[in-house]
Amino acid sequence: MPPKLDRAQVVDTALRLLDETGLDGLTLRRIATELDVKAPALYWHFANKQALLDEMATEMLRRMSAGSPELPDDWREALAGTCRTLRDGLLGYRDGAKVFSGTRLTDSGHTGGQHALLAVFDRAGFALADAVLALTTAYAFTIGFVIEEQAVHPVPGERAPGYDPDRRAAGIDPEHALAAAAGREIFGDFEQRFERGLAIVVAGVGASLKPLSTPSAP
Amino acid sequence: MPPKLDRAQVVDTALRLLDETGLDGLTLRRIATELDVKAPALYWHFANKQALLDEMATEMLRRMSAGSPELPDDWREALAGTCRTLRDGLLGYRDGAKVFSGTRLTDSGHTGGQHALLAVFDRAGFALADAVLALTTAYAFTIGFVIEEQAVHPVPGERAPGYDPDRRAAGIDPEHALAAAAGREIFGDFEQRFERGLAIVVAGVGASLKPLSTPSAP
DNA sequence: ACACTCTCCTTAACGTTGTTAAGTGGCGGA
DNA sequence: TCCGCCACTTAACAACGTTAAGGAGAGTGT
Repeated sequence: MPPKLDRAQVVDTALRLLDETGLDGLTLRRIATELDVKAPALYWHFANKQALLDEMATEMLRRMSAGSPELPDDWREALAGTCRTLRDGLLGYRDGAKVFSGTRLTDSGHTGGQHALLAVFDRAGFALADAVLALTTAYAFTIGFVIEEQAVHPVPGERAPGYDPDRRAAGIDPEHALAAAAGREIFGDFEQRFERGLAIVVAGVGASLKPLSTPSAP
Repeated sequence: MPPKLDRAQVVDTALRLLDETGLDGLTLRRIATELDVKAPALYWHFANKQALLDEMATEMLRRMSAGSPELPDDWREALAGTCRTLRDGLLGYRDGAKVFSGTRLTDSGHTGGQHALLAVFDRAGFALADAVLALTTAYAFTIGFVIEEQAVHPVPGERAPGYDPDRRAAGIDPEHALAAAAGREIFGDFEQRFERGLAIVVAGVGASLKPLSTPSAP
């Protein structure tokens, strides 16, 4: 008799359930039930829940690099595009950023994408250390941004309770008027704020990390 | 008879225990035992565990702004200094960044610090929207950075298992040599990488957000 | 044809967790 | 003196991750 389960299937339905239940509500028993199986069966395929979460994060990353377009030659576009893909990928799952930041990647498949991006920087004349710095800085920004974004919008479109900008502004000491006004900016259009923040990071890389040699003109 | 407990005391020992046990090991029963009390007693002071965690995050922030120096007039120094304070504050507690990013701040005390920083930008001639953008971008970078940092160094000085750079490099497809070499950069000196990443963000703000009018020279 | 083994799942159970319900002792005010 | 409120305890619940033991089914060797 063919096995009912395999790792990929478990990861797949776990990711589907994640959207419905959120990370807190994602229990082994629910996943098992969804797969028409009892909870301990999962332990045949995964050492423990953390291993499943790790695999989920890895799978998220795999799907991102699968769905992302080819890298352009321009390092600015390549870096920005990679971060956009990362953000979109994380937003694609409820609590995506939390799942991602809480896990160690199990698989080395993602190093391919890393390599390709670093190669773009290399061709643009960056030293490896500078390229890595640029990449990790942009990643840190993206992850930090999406974590905050998903705290406000647990499920895209909806708004978490307690994050109503007006109500928040009302509770602020009037002496801190700037902070009150800032609130509306902060909880406003995440799309635009991400794009502008990304532009800042990219501009910063361009301004403070000089390529070793100018790349040859096309 | 004076009450044994008050909210501040609970938060205080919870933060102390956090360093010993980590976020996963921080249970209400342990906190209660440490306070010489039974677990349900905590429910007199907090609606639930999340409320306690929220208060812990708020207290972390309060201590940061208490221990931080006055803001300089130079917006670059002010922004960088604030981010350094934030990072140091988060690193001061085990899983500090996770606690912080998983909570909603309960109190409006932190808006004071926000206001002060925004005022520096205002005096430097930034529009409010640009100041907020600069601030949130730098914050997102800092939070994202520290989350990654604390994943590698759960407790300062020690190194989490599975993050040995050499072992990691060994498992990488040799076709992705750049990614392998990058690993050593990534898991290397966080202090320096944070400083350089911060410089990138600050430079980016300077490069892409022009003040409305040049501030008067001293 | 039989026994053996390996794979993959079930049943049962354990200890722990957050949380709730009900009860209890001490203190201040009427 | 009695009432009532505060602040805590005792007891218990459902749910969780996880482990131990066992069992059905397929394949293999003899």
